[in-house]
Amino acid sequence: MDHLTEQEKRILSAARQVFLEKGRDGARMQEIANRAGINKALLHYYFRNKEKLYATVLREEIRSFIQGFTRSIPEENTFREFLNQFVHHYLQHIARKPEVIRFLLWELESGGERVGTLFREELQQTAVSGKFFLLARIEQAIQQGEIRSVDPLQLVLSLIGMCLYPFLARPILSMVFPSLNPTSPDFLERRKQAILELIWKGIQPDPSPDANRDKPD
Amino acid sequence: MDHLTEQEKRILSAARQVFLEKGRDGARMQEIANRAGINKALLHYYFRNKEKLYATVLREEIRSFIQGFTRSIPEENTFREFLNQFVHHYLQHIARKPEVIRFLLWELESGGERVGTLFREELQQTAVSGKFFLLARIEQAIQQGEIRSVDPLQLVLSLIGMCLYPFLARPILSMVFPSLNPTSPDFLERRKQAILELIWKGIQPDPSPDANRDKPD
DNA sequence: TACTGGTTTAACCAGTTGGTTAAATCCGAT
DNA sequence: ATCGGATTTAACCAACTGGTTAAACCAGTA
Repeated sequence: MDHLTEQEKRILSAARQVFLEKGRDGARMQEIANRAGINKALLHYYFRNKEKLYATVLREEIRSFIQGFTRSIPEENTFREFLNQFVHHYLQHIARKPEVIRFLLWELESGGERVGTLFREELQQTAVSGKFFLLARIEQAIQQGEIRSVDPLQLVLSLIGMCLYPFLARPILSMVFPSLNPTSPDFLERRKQAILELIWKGIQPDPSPDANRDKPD
Repeated sequence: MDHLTEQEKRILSAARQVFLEKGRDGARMQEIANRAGINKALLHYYFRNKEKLYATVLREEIRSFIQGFTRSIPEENTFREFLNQFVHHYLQHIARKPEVIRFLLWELESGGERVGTLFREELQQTAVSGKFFLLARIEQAIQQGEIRSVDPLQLVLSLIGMCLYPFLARPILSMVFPSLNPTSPDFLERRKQAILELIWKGIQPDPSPDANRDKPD
């Protein structure tokens, strides 16, 4: 994002707005040009065609999204503190530009492998000894007896799902509870506490070593 | 869905496929006609225009989605059993047609109030004494001391988020773990167990009434 | 038989869209 | 002054899209 001219940045910013709002097919080159304050000819002068422009926006968006929650992750800490930090950063990051999520989610599947590959590439750079850093950290916590023996992958799915969902369901939520705003600091704090409490109590080591598991169902 | 002719059903089915796959803007009337095995003229003969066809598909999809997890909900049971049933049905229902989710999610926000209103309408029919039935059931469980005093709304968000996320992240998951298929019975069962265990342990009543809470952060 | 409604065919239309082109202009650097 | 890249203007094009239309066809049926 640095090696670009001011103009290119303005164009990309405009393109980002329109693509996120209307989607790949709904977006119009004319509208992008308008929002960038230039004309269509100049738009094509910088980005040869819609496809190229879209690809650029998408790649940039994915990169920004992933880096947003993989940066500044404390390594040498208790698992509890790790969780705390992760949830905090994750919520904050998404709250900053929540529109991105549904956009990525949509393009993820409709774009076929293209987006998926981009995602994997970016994710692999944050891997710890070949594993997704969240998985690695959870496994470590289990081995050290900090938490009970859970399926790491399942815990990751639960964790991210809990963080993500309020933003995805935002339109419904604001319809049912008009006063609720998922991006407000107030809600974010409550959400964070709820997630941490639920997960933390949910992954405590089993106190008694006997077969006192109450298996659901 | 009953008062329709066979032909209309075939058309709607085709339209559903294309709209879910390509989205509202990406969908082409010609392709819908092709998949329905008819020609464009006849397509317009039944559904005057794209908008009408789309609206029909969307409404039907939302209705089906909501009814899918509000039907067959046991009322007179322990909260644990209630949770068990709900998670089970919810996962099963979504696994049956997982493509619907990202479609609804996208249209939810881009369609503005239209979709939101549809959602609220359908949801209100399942309300228990004016409240969303999940909220009502959680509050009841709290009052009866079955679970600790949590914010019901937050618990709902956690619950649904945990169930939904694997399907949303499917493209990423299948990219990072090629063997993982969120719709397979095997995974569904593991997911269900993981969710129930995590939540159940997470909402147990606090054993000791003293101030022995370890507040996160 | 004649009528009816579903169905096809195929052409057609108007509007939109992505993209191009050519000429003119603007502006800072050489 | 001039040279090159940035920028505008405005016209243009081919392709596509949603939608229409008219004529014919085909089934059942009254």
